[in-house]
Amino acid sequence: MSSIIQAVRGMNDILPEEVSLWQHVENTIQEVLKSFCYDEIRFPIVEKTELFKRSIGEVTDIVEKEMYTFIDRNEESLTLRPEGTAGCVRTVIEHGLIHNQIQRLWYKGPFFRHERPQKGRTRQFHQCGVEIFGIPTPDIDAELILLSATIFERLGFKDHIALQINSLGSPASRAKYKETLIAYLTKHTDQLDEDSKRRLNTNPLRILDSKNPAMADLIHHAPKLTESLDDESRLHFEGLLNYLNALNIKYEINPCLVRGLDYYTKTVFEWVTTDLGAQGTVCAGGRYDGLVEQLGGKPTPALGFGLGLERTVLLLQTLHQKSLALAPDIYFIADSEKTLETAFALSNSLRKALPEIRILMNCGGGAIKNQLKKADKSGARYALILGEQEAANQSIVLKNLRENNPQEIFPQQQIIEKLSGLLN
RNA sequence: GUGGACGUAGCUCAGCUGGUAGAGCCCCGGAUUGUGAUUCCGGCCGUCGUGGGUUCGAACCCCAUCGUUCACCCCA
Repeated sequence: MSSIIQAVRGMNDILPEEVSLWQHVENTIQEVLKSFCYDEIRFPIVEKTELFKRSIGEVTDIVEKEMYTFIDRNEESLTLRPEGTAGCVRTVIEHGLIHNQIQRLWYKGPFFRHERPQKGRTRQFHQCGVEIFGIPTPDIDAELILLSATIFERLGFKDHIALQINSLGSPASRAKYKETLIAYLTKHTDQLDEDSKRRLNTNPLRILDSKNPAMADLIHHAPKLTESLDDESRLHFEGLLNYLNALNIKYEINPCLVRGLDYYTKTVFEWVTTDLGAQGTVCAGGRYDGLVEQLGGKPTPALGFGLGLERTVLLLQTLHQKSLALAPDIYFIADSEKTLETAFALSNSLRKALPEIRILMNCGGGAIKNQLKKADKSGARYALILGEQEAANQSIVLKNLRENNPQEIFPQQQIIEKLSGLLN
């Protein structure tokens, strides 16, 4: 035997047993999106590296050390998308989709970041993203949050997930606040830990988000972002909160919520859970009014969120633990090559007449006894058994595998009618 | 990138202060001449992650390496 090639680190396989949960999550999300009249958009997994540098920010960890970047055969630098917003914005600009137009869009797919894997974090991960273009008013911020709230409600997360919200203000007020914060923190450099001293230069707002309990007091007394908002941003934020109150959506204002990506303005929010360990953010997003222009489009207000599918599935697993795999309705047993031919024909007419029916044919032979064992293990409700005797007189045996009724034998012509009655 | 924990059969795991591996599940066959979740009997299954070192002798001790995992960083 030659050596086994393993999957690439952090690129996880999703096995059939888990796929049913994934499908449940994906279907639920898509139903909600459909009910809100959002349209799906699809764009490539690979983009020019420059796109991410310009949108996410040059000095972020994502761009500096987490991107899967390679040189294409024509010497061009390309990157596996580390997030969805940049590619989506590029697409809608390139195709004129937001020229004086409102768009409500969604997408899902794989994303790639070269990070150390841990619970709820893989190098290839999957996200469902929503992006909205062309609406500056806070009603749409509220709709976006309502949309996410509806998804989590339908998934049964209501008591296990909480909404945190904040406003970063305009780029100008944010820059002003940054200076105030740096001034404050510089006065207390002695209380900063190593990470925070580094972040003082790279991303000072992130220091507010520090998990180090030794710095809790310092952070608590730091000047608040919300206090230095410009009027327009403050009104926008208040407007959003009013809508959320009217919609009865519970939220917590977290003045330390800053988000990592450079492009956010005004509204930012996160749905967090304490049931998943360290990676508790299941969904996060916000407004990015400057990004479209920054990527060469006409100035267009925009907002969106990313919803982590691994984390959503993980949460569903910890809460319900159930596998949603579909068992067959019928396990079809034939005891010889000859009867198998007839069985195939019968299964074929059954599927034509009853398109929803799930029939699992026993292939690979085996004694009736073993085939029934497999039938039982498959979880099928019924076994259809076609042996030499039945084939000879054109009958077939129907055996209920889940109840202790005696098995029935009836003419093959009645098979469709018989099963359509049983499986309603 | 940093730190901790862990790598023994397909899966879950046992294996004492070093004496060259074991259980359950799964799978296969039989008890049952065409009938399945029970029962009983039998069988299959291992470079003990990999490489080196110590030792008469290593799954066990030491070093390295790879992998997994949890946390930090960062983020969905």
